[in-house]
Amino acid sequence: MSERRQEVQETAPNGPAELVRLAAIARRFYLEGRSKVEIAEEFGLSRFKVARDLDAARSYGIVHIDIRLPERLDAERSELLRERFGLRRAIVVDTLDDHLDTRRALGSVAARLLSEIVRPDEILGLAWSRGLQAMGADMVELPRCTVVQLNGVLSEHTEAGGSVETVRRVATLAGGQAYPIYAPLILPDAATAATLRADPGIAAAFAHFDRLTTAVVAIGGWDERNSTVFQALTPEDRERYTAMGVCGEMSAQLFDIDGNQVHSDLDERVISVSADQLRRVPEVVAVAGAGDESKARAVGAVLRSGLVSTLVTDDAVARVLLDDGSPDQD
Amino acid sequence: MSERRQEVQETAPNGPAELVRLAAIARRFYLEGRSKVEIAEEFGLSRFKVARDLDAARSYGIVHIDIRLPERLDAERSELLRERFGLRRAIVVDTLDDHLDTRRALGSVAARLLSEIVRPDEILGLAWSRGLQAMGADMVELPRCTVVQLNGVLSEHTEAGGSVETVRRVATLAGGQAYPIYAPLILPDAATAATLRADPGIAAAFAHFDRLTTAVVAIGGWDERNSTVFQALTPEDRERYTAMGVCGEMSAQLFDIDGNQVHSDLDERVISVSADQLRRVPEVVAVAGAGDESKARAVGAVLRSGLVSTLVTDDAVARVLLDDGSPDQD
DNA sequence: ACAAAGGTCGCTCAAATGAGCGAACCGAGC
DNA sequence: GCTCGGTTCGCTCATTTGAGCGACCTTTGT
Repeated sequence: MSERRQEVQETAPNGPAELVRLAAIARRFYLEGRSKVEIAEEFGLSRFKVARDLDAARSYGIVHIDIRLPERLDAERSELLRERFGLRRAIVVDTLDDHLDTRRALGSVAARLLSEIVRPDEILGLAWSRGLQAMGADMVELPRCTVVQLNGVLSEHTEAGGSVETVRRVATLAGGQAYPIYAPLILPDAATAATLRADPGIAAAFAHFDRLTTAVVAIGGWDERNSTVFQALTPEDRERYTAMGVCGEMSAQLFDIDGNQVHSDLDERVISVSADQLRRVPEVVAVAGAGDESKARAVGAVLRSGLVSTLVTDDAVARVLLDDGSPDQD
Repeated sequence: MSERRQEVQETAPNGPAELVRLAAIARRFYLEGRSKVEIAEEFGLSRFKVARDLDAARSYGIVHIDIRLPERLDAERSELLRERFGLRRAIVVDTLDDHLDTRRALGSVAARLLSEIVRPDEILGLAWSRGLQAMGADMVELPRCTVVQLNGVLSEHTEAGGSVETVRRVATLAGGQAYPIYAPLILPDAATAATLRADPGIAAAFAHFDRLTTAVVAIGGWDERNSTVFQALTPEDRERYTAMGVCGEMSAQLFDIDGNQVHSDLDERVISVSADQLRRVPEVVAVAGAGDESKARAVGAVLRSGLVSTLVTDDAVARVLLDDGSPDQD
């Protein structure tokens, strides 16, 4: 993985006087920020000797450096995920013990991520999931920008404020225009969907899909437990799509395990941004978490599509994606 | 104390993407050992930006560096003691909870210290205390050198192998000549002491006192609990010397709180190396621990005499000497 | 709109540092 | 004594890095 890494414990330990001396030198250099030349003068050594002593101190484990993020961010897995899937950014949120709050934690991080990366006058697209809903709730500031809803709503999940409310809330916060979509996500047939897309309000939202600068979407799994879309389908549809190899979903766009989009009649039956449109968005932020191993596989599948530029997920998903069984390491 | 120290948490925390980015850069630099130029190329930044990011990562506390010694050595207090008392070396042993083993721990460290600093063909002088006895027991290797006993024995403490046995053991280990002293440390009058000093065996030991290259001595307090010498005196003697300001003792040489030697009739009544002779020894290692606050004051007193070049002590003593009440800090 | 103020950026130049190398040193074996 | 690995040391030279500075970009107050 890394060509040069730090050795753990290389050679024989010295006597106590030497250890204390090395510690003093290491303190000077690493904690007090003195130069090796200064240290050499103070201790009456050559600067080369000081350099060697510092190497020794590190190889003996006297100097301990670790990179650890505040909050619950896993720096190492974030980096590994980013590299593994060729992402622009990956943010792994450590949920520690409280798996109940995973969604909330992801939402909170995603909210601050948006505050961070969205520039003024962007056109921001928001899909919907419970995680994104939490994100909307936790958003506290956003530069002035237009907020567009990316898909219709799922009637099953409109209790606690659905997609429309989130879009409105964020737009208000951003002090910009809101383009909500008052329509269901999935319709029984293509004709109904086409009719709805012609509705002025909905068309206004769709009109922005080709000019989006940042899209925030959720990744859904493909089973009863991990997918809101799956749950919204009839048993026959479920079987049919599953037979086509579907194992993950993002904004009602279906993907097989290799990240290939699975086209079907569903494409025409949903009110949603399309995968092709997403591909043209400069920044696609996917939020995915709070699921089991199957959900993690769905995330991997969608990531392989190359549509996602930034991923926000939890450590459980990251662990599975990285084939990393250990609960903690370094 | 230190002009440049690391700030703890300087400016405002950034968003999660920035934090993860900083962590990735910090990992590259601090853990993978890449140069800032390399990192800059990889991330498409200028090397100056990388340097600033690394500074930011440190000030945000993302990079955590600590200097920590293996075993039970307190690097920070060792250093502080060394500076405070102008010593060549100071070694503070962390006794943690088990105060019972303090003496043994000090002895063990002192033993390894001697193995480390004694060069072949040195003339090594050993005083006596329970700590030095533990040192003798823990000594495992020593270059070939002559071992000289520095003072007579205290009859009260000859149970578990007195000074003589320690000297013999160390000399055997070093494969060198042993010069033990078969005499009491304190005698009733100067005449008896003088007679004893004329004894051929004792004189042979004394003859080496001016050619010692390393002396290992113990520091004793000045009350019933902390001093073997004090205990060996008559109540009248105790009072008399106490009235003279004595508050610490090293090899039966008495010192007041400022490190001035307190001369008295005791000087002539002891069979021991003198303070003046010790002053001419290039390396004087003092071992002192396992006492209360009064013992710590004694150690400070003796250190102020300037006779000691290397101190081995425990964290309790170090804490008192440094006016450092906190049980742990950084 | 404009200017002042504060922040960030990348440059120059000098200092700090690393890689590699031969000299000196050490201990072991003859 | 002597030579033979093996180790440590400090050197040269090229690279890396830091300090300070002016250019530029935002933001804020007028």
